[in-house]
Formats: sequence, C-alpha cells, structure tokens
Amino acid sequence: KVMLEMKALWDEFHELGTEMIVTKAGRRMFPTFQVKMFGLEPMSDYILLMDFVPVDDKRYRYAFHSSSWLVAGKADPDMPRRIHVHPDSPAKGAQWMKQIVSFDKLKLTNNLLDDNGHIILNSMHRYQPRFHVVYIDGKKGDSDTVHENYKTFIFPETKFTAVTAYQNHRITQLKIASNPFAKGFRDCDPDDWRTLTFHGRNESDSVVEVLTQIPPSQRPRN
Amino acid sequence: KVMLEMKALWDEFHELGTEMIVTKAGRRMFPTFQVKMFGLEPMSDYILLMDFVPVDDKRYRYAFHSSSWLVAGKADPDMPRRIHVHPDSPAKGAQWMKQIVSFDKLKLTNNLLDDNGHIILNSMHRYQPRFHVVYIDGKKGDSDTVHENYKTFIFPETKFTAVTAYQNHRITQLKIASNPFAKGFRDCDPDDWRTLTFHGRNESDSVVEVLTQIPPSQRPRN
DNA sequence: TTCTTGTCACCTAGGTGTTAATAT
DNA sequence: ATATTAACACCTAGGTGACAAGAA
Repeated sequence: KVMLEMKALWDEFHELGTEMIVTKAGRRMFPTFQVKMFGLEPMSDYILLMDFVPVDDKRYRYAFHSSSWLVAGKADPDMPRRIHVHPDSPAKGAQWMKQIVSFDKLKLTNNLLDDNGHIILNSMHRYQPRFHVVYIDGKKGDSDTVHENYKTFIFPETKFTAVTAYQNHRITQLKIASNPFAKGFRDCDPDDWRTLTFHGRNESDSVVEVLTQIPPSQRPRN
Repeated sequence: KVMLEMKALWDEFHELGTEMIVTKAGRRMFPTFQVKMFGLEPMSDYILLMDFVPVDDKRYRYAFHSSSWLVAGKADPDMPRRIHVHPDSPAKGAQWMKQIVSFDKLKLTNNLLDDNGHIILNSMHRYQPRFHVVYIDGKKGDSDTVHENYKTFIFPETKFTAVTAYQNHRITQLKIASNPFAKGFRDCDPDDWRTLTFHGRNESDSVVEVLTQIPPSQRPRN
C-alpha cells in the first residue's frame, strides 16, 4: 500500500491544471513526488523507481485570452523513455517504510541529448507520473529466471503539462505561495496565509492503487 | 584494499598537529574522511562505519608561547563510545567501489547528552579515527549464527586533537586556506590562488588537489 | 587562566520565478 | 505569434572561523 504525501497540495494544483517546468539543465518537480509505504516485507530488498507516460497523443497550447488549454495537434515525436531509480535503491522494506520516500532528486528536462540521467519530456505535452515498486527475489537462481514482481501505483492528481515557462498565471501564483524556494516572489506576509491553506489532510481514501504488470516494451532497461 | 583520499592534505595537517573542532550541535571534520575501496565482492552487502579511539590516556594543553602541545595530566573520564554507520549502509560492494566513499555527514560533539547520533569526544584529547568494513553474510541462517567478518583500516595521518577552539594558529590558517566554507576569512584575492596537482606518493595513485598561494612577485599586475 | 558557548558575517551549494533576448 | 533560453536577484539550507561573553 502506498500513500501520496501532500495530497491536498497536489489536489490544489490539479484543479488548476498542474504545470511542471522543463529546462535544459533539468528542473525539479514541485510539488515533489513523495509517498509513505506500508506492507512491505521488512527484510526483503526493493527497488523504487518512477517513470512518466504520455496522457494522450496530443500537443497543447495555452489560450491566454480564455485562460484555457487547447489541443494544438498531434503529439511530437516521442522522447527517449527514461526511468528514475530512487537513489537509495536497493534497500530493505523496513528502511523504505520507516520514513517518507521522496523523489526530490528527480529532474525534468527537454534536452534530447541529456547525459545527466534526467527524465526527458516534450514541452506542451501531458504526462502521468508512475511509481513502481520492484521486489527483488532473494533466491539465487539463474539470472534469467530471477523473478521480479512489479507493482505500479498511479496517482491521477499528479498529472501535469510540461512547459518551458508557466502558462496559467494561477499556477505561477500557487507555486510562489507554496514553494519555499520561491519565497522571494511573495508580495504579502506568507506566515498567516500558509498554515491556513495547506494544513495536512492525508486521506488514504483518495489513494488509488493499481496493480499493473509493466509491458515488455516499457520495462526499464539498464 | 582501501585508499585514503586527499592524503596530501591530511599529511599537511598532520605535520602541524591536526585539530578538529567539537561543538554542542556537532561539527564536521575537515579534511573529510573519504576513501576509495577495492576488491569487495560486487554482489555482497557491506556495512561501512567509523569510530574514534583515544590515542593515549592523556589530557593536553597548548602552550601559546612555545607553540607546542604539553601533557596536562591524565585523561578525563571516557565519553560514551559511539560509532557512525555510513548512511548508505548496507549496500553492495559494487556500489561502494564505483565512487568515493565520503563520511561528510559525520559530526563531532562534546555534548554528553547528544541525541543526534554524533560522535562524542573529550576536548583536549587525542583520537585516532578508524574505518571498519563489515561483510554481511548472505546465507540465511538463524540470526544468532549469522557470520559477520570485520576488517579495520587505520590511517595514522588522520589522528587529531579535539578542541573547542583552534589552538595552533597555523592549523587555523591551513583550514582557512583549504576549506571552501572558510573562504570568507582569506585575506588575499581569490585570483591569487591557483590549483596545483600532486600525485600521492605512498600506496596511492589518487590525484589530490591542493590550493597554493601564488607568490606576490609572480602575481599579474592590473 | 584556561577553556567553552553562543552569535555573527561570510561563505558554499543549489532551488525559485522574472525578464529580456533569441529561436522557430 | 509562440516557444525557448540564459542571466539574474532572491531565496533555502547549512558549513566556516572570529569574537565577546561566560564558565570552571
């Protein structure tokens, strides 16, 4: 079982239409994708990883006059599909469960030639982050027959549009209001405002758990 | 096999009599204890850790007039002996060997009641850092009968005196000259510093960079 | 006297959106 | 027109020794 952290904040962004900046050098996500994990075998090894799948086959553009997203045609050619393995991997179930698992090292880029291992995305396209838990079988067999059981978790409220600059001004304002690193752009005293907006509502109800076998074509290489 | 990183810098400090600051909140070591590892089993799990043993049973004081350390009596009562497990532990041999292992999260304190897991030391006492490699046997047996093989590595040039404030002014100057975080205390232009490259002499192919001041006579005039 | 503590200015290191310039 | 880039001021977060004040 997996619980999305900061769900209330994700929901706020989702309602406006989440945007994530992509840069040549690589940009972190905000909110950061973080989860709490339950029910792992404490002494077994797991690899945790994320990837990003296109939501549809469309390219979008933002109509500033109507403040809405419009379809701008078919999707551009696919970017090289990459995965991000959580840097603590592999680790025991006990270690993953004893604290929040944070993907704050994950960065998004639009650079086809990126060699920093960042996730490559097409700007103006929509993506769904996916979280994969890979169970490492301890039995020593032939490497061909090693069983790897995947479990994939998808949180629909983490969908976003990749952009090189924010399009929806309300997204910009929400980022400024909620990201500590953007405090320099706040124009009012944030200390009253912040506690009111984001006091934690960690409801496990809204967590969607999906059991999915990763198709061979999408299986992480390397 | 284990190789000490920045051996040339450690040697420079050692010749002057290395001092390490201890504070209530905990202070990092400088130079940082870092090693390169060789000859581990790539697929086996290892735990890497450090501890600190008293060099002798003495307490010291510094004679400023003669710029030398004097014995000031017998050692104070022992501090609670703690270990510092490298936060990446446990990890596979392959992972430890593929990059420098750095103990930059290790902090020294003189606070008996410390509950941050820092190493507790007596000020004005001498210590020898030790590096331990613990092999985790993969065979599943009773937890009582799990075999753990230790191997301990000691680098004499990493010995130091714990202090609450630097005693030897030349140590202070070398710290300021070589620790990037102390750049604010350097009294000459940054451009007057250049990077020289040395090759380790003993048991070491490692390249060590040491900051060296350009003599005034060789400085470019504007 | 000798040693310790807390505060401080000054750094490193790196994450923000802004803005102006530049592609496409 | 629309989208992207690079430089920038302004942050977070935390590691330095200096210094004055306090403690033993």
